[in-house]
Amino acid sequence: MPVLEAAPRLLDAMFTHGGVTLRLTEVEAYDGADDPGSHAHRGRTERNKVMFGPPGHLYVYFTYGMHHCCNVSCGPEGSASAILLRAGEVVDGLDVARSRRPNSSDRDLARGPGRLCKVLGIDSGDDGLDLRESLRLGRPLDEVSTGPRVGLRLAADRPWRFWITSDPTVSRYVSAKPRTR
DNA sequence: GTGGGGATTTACT
DNA sequence: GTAAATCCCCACA
Repeated sequence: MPVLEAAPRLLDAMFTHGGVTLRLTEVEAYDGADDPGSHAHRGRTERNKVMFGPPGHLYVYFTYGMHHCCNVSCGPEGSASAILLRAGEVVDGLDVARSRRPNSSDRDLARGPGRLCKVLGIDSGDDGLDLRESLRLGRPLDEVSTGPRVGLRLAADRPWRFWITSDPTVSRYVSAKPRTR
């Protein structure tokens, strides 16, 4: 399935990892074939090799010296496309989730890509994980919004961010912070 | 071997 | 609003 079709299908999907279940509310599509914003744009490397592999696997990367972000690889093998999981609502394993982010309100537990990985207990060791057992798609939604991607320097204007309209757990970093130059 | 930058979060003023 | 935290990866020499 092409990444731009698959991304909205992940909304409202159930993702279980590390004893916590999340209902996904916000994702972003990355298409390495012709996408300057993707890690895969400059070809296959040791870090992004999972994106070049078969669909349905977890691509985990470490950034800013302290955060992990996770993606679902997508499309036919070799296409290097992936979908970043940006936010979700904790629907099971709330006690575990709270213990991983002690000073957070329930609503903010997985509100952002770094936070999402934290509450699920995802780190580099989960890179390449097969998601067959842990990701359950829901029915296609009507209430889906799209808009520009967040936090990228390049090609941030492509409307490849998808979220569930009006959902309170969607991250509010809508207006990208201007980068100093 | 080295250097610049990053798909972010948090705290502080 | 702005700044600091913090380290791995990749490109280049």
